Formats: sequence, structure tokens, C-alpha cells
Amino acid sequence: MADGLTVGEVADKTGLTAYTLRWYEQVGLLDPIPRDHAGRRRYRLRDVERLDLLTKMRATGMPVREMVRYVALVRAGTHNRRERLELLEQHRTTVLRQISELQRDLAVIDRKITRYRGHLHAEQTD
Amino acid sequence: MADGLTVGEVADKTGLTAYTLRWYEQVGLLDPIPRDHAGRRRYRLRDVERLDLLTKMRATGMPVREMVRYVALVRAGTHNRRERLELLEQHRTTVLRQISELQRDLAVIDRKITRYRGHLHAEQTD
DNA sequence: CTCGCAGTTAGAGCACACTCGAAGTCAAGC
DNA sequence: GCTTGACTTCGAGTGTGCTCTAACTGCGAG
Repeated sequence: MADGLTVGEVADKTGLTAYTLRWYEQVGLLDPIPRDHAGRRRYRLRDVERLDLLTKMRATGMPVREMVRYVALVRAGTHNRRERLELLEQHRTTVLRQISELQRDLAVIDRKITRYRGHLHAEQTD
Repeated sequence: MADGLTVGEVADKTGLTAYTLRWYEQVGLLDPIPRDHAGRRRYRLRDVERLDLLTKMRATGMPVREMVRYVALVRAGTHNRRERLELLEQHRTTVLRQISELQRDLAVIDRKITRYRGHLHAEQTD
């Protein structure tokens, strides 16, 4: 058929729903997706590539609002690469902090687990 | 004054707001907090200790619904320690997966960062 | 005694990120 | 030619986790 993927195909590929893909376009995360003669979206390679980065940003907790800001920079041209870089580096720092907080908090939970294991072991040997 | 901490003091200590503390009690994450003669909450040590675990659970992404389930087990007595342990171990697994997904997703973002650094370096040396 | 602040309640409101319903169009298979 | 199913739009609805408003009470400082 026509080239480009349908919304359903992209949904399968990215793990997002078709609803979400249309919504992403609406809020400005995707440039307007070209349509076939029947008005149906046909996602190009570059749209799917963009989604690849976007889903990683979301999965690491970047708010949609900030992703929109990044995409706006991309759309604005190549002169702001430094700003884009700063945004990504900032996020990188945030994610690293996030990971180490998870590890720290998990340690508290682990101590609790150890305690329960102790209780159960004591019961067993009574 | 009376012993036990006020809601404001506990808010400061835990980083939660007073609103959230009252809401936690309302949804069953905290047992009813005893009141002083004027009807004001006085949090006991064990309430604060419970909050210490609860905030770690939340911070690692456990849904409130599941925390409520855990607290219900605690309230039900000591005979279900195995069930509590299983719940915590399950969560532990979830958090570990979460961490490694963050690391995997961050790698994609890191590649993008590297690309931008390359661009900027090229510009510089032109 | 008055002021100001911290607390109380019930219930409403909010931010975020989707998620869905309704009503319609189109293309391909039987 | 009719049905099926994937697509379209627009706007409304949902789940989660708080967050706040309004109206009120009561303690402690000056």
C-alpha cells in the first residue's frame, strides 16, 4: 500500500495506543502527520524515529510539557542545538538522581524484608 | 506540651503536607491518630515510623491502593507475615525492573546527547 | 482580652496523561 | 452491493494522588 505506517501500525510498534498517538500530535509532540488520499495518517520514518526518543523521555519521567519544549526547539532549526543539549543533559541528571533515590529508598524496604524473613525463620524453627 | 507530634511537625519531618497526612489517615494508610483534648492530632512514634516506610513505598512507585492492602495486613495481626513479605518482595522486584528500564532508556537519551555534542564540537572547529 | 496562627471538618477542585464515546468515512473481502 | 473493521474528528470522561477552600475552634503571646 501507500508508504508510511498507519496509526495502528505505529501503535503496535511503539506500545502507545492510537489514541495517544493522535493526542501527541495534537499537543505538538509530533509534526502534523501527512495523510493519504482518504485522510488517514501515514507516519514517516522520521515520525517513528521521533517517537522512539519521545517514548524514552516519557518512560524516564520527563513531563509532556517539557518534551513539547524540546520538540519546539527541534522545529525552530539547528541554531539552538546547545539549548537542546542542555535540556537533555539536565534530564539525564534528573534520571540519575531518580535512580539513586530509588536505590536508597529500596534499601529501607529491603531492611523490612529482612526483618520479616527473620520472623518467619524463627517461627519455622520454634 | 502533650506528647506526640502535631500534623505540622510530622509534615516537616516527612516532607508530606498536612493535607496529605490527613488524607493518608482517611484512606486507611494510618490508623486513626489519637487527639489531644482540643481534638488535634498527636502522632505517636509508631505512626511516624509507619510513615517512614510508607513514604519509601510511594517514592518507589507503589500505588496507594497497594499500600492500603499492606497496611490492612499489618492491622489484621501477625499471622499473615508471609503474605506481607510476599507483597514487599514483589514490590522489590518491580523496583529493580524499574531501575534497569530507566538505565536502558537513559542509554538512548545518552546517545542523542553524544550526537549533539558532536555537532557542537564540529561547529566550534569549523 | 485580643490577635494571630495552627489546627479541625467535609467536600470541592486540580494537574497530569491519557482514554473513550459518538457519529461518520472509506476500502477491501465475500 | 454489503459488511467489517480500521480509520477520522471533537469533545467529554477517567484514574491517580493529592491540594485546597470555607467556616470554624482553640491555644499562647503581648
